[in-house]
Amino acid sequence: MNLLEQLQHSLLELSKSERKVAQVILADPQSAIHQSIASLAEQADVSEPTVNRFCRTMGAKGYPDFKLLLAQSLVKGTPYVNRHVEQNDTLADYTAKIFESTMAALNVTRNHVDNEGLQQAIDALNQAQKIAFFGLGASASVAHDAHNKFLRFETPVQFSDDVLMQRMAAINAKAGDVLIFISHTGRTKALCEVAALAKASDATVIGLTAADSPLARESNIVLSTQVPEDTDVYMPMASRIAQLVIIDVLVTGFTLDKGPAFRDKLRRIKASLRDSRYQKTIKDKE
Amino acid sequence: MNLLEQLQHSLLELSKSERKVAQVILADPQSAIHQSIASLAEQADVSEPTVNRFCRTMGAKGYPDFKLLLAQSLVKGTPYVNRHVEQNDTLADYTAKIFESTMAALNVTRNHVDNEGLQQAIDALNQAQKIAFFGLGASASVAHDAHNKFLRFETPVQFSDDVLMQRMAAINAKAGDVLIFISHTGRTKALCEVAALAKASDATVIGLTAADSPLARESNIVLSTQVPEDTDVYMPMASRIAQLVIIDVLVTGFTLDKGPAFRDKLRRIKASLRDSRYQKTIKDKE
DNA sequence: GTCCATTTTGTAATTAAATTACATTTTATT
DNA sequence: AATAAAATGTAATTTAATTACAAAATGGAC
Repeated sequence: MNLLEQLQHSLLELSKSERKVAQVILADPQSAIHQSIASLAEQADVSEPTVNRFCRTMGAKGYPDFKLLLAQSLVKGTPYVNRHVEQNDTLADYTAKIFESTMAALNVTRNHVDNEGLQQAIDALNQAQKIAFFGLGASASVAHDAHNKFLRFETPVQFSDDVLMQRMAAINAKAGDVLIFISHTGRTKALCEVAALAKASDATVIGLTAADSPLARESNIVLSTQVPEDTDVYMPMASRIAQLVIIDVLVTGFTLDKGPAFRDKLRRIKASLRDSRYQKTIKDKE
Repeated sequence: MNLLEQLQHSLLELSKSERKVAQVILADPQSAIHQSIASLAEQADVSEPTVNRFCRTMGAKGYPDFKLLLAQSLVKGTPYVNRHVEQNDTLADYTAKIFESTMAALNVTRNHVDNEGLQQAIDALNQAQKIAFFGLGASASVAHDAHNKFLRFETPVQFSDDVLMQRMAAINAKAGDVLIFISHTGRTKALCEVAALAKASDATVIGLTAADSPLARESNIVLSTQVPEDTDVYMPMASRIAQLVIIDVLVTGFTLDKGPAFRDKLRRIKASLRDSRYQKTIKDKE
């Protein structure tokens, strides 16, 4: 847990003087890390050893050590650990928790990405005759997003959130086609069955899913997202965000491999959309 | 710049003894922050004042201050600057850049969320007779995702990425209905027109879009994502991730306002999906 | 090479900071 | 109200960091 949260949390359990110290630190943590034990003691109106004892209570070896811990927890934008929303949270509370959990999930995923798998996936996509993205339920929108992204390229791309359509596509797939199956758990029976059909058709099956899951076992290439499962009913799935970012990586790799000439083409596509938009006016800038 | 990078970078410019200090720190920064100036001096085989001078060279006020800076730069996963992908990036390079840019976008959004607007939106959703999510192009998948999320509740919910369908729905909307329009730029003509129709029908129009955009002006409530526009062709839009997280916040607020009884209902919905999945076996755990 | 100026480094003294040991006060309990 | 336990503070001690200054080392200029 973050030291500041820990401080906040243990306010009630501390003795009167130690609480004073905690409050002074919480009021302005940034300045606390540049103060000496003497000045902090004075500010909190307690003695120096009290501050020292307080530091030990909080799990530090002493005052300097405590300052180090505090400094680390103050690094701006540190994605905190996964935090659960609770019934009595205010709007500001759960907003912060959701954003931070999502950032934490991305951070974890980044630290665990399988570069080799990604490279294989990008290579496969680049050589693909046809690309398809399949997902069901919550993962359908991820597949949908992926489909949108790949529409900008020449390779035919398909998306479906309908099991029957997916089955047909899987059966008709050929070697050289790449089918990407998206599932958080990797345990959705219907999707696993489609993946098995696709594999039998000699297409390349990429699973954007949990490692060691049934779907992963049907896949030629597995891209796993490593996000801790959400047992929390309130907390929306951060894993799909991680999946979306993985797809961003795939698109980017795909584009880069096409070389600089391709870049101009993308520019033209972007430009062609201009007419469908209202242009920015000076008034808007205000 | 990160202090460690700065250290690495200034290795050549340092004097012989100071370089020794830098090398010792770089070799094991984690342990350096727990050492005294004396032990560090001994390890680097230099005198204590040399270490002190080194700290000042690196921009710190003294040794303890340097340790604080070092500790902060060692915090794992300090991302958060928008970084652009370049043609010659390796897979690892652009993967890191994409993840970090996305986290940066979330961080910015978190720091700028309009709590009041969110609260209004949640209140409106809770009192809604009907909820609809509309988006076009890349924003369609965001609307799709939102639709999936809200399907778990009793309030009728609709999604469309088709302009004609959207128009019909907008014209038929009534006071008490909430229509959420999603657009990164807020300048897509077709969507703005639909929003105008919806507004004319007395429905509550929520714009999940850029502030001060045409769409924002058609909206009763604006939830803006504040993500710097991506001028980069390679970089996929981080803004839609921010939008997704905003939707997570809306869902969470919506759920919390329903109270604890509702929570159990969600549990039952979750449980009802179990049969569609392969259950975890001991073998999987390995 | 050698002289001098400059920079770098180290030694020892000084100052500042943190910690410890112990005394005093406060608090809770009977 | 008496006593034990806990909390806090005072003063002494120890440890750490810094400063002042002296000694090497380095680099030109001749």
